Amino acid sequence: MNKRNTVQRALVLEAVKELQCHATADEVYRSITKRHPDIARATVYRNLNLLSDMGEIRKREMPGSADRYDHLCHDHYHARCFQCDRIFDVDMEFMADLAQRIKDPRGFTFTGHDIVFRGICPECDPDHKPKS
Amino acid sequence: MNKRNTVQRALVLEAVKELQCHATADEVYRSITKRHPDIARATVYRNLNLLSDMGEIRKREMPGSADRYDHLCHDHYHARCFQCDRIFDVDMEFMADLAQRIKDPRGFTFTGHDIVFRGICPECDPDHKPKS
DNA sequence: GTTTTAATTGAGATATAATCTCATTAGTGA
DNA sequence: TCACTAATGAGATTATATCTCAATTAAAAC
Repeated sequence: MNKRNTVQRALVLEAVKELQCHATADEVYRSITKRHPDIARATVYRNLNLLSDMGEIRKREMPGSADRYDHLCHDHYHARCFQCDRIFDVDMEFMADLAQRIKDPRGFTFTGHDIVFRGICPECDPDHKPKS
Repeated sequence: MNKRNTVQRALVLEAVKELQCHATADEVYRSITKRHPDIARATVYRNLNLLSDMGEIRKREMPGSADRYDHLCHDHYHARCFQCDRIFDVDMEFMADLAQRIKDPRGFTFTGHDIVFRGICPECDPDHKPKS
């Protein structure tokens, strides 16, 4: 079960870091195939999961949207634009102790939480006035 | 575009209310087909979305899992057991003003948020000691 | 009650996201 | 250089959800 360093895994990691903004598996795949058309979709998915398990990147499962892969691994929150479906980082303190505010945990053991804000990003918002 | 009351829509609404605990579309479908084997899957999906739009039920999109349909329409938070994949209501005050804590919204207009706790439910937890 | 109408349905095709199978390829330790 | 087996590529498969379209049917009009 020793892991091997493969060209493909390096390409996937590189792509996630390069794309930065919470790329989907499909975006990573399309980005890689520009230069390396022979990589298989399954290989991209496999390595995204592997790199995620290894802690090199972080998988962010999104409500109502495809999984994203984040080059930033620390805990933080996200916002999704309902127009363009892009994911944005949210500038808010992480509430590590949030589960402790649950009044009656009923025997549930909590291991974490996700917060996803819904809204519309400035680029998609017709009412958005940029600061002048 | 006037809505009609159909037998099928009534069955879907009834099933969501009966199943209660955040049923998936598939669970609703399977529940209905026990007594009405002729209903189509597409009809179930269509009516779940319709009833959701009408405010009769509420669609809860889950990170990494199928959409759930909730007979409780008020804002509240959920927890997902990573073992059995069931969704539980969480007994915590709803933070309607949470988006206001975002330090730099960068022109984003927020319309809401979802919090989903991760963890293991007492039924799946081998370490769980029920209160004696 | 009958006719008209268009909203809704059923059946199956399609779309999307992700995983699995398996023969082949290629890292890596010996 | 060789042997071992992890990893890959290609495509099938699974899961979730939506779409198409002819047939049905709820409900308004007569």
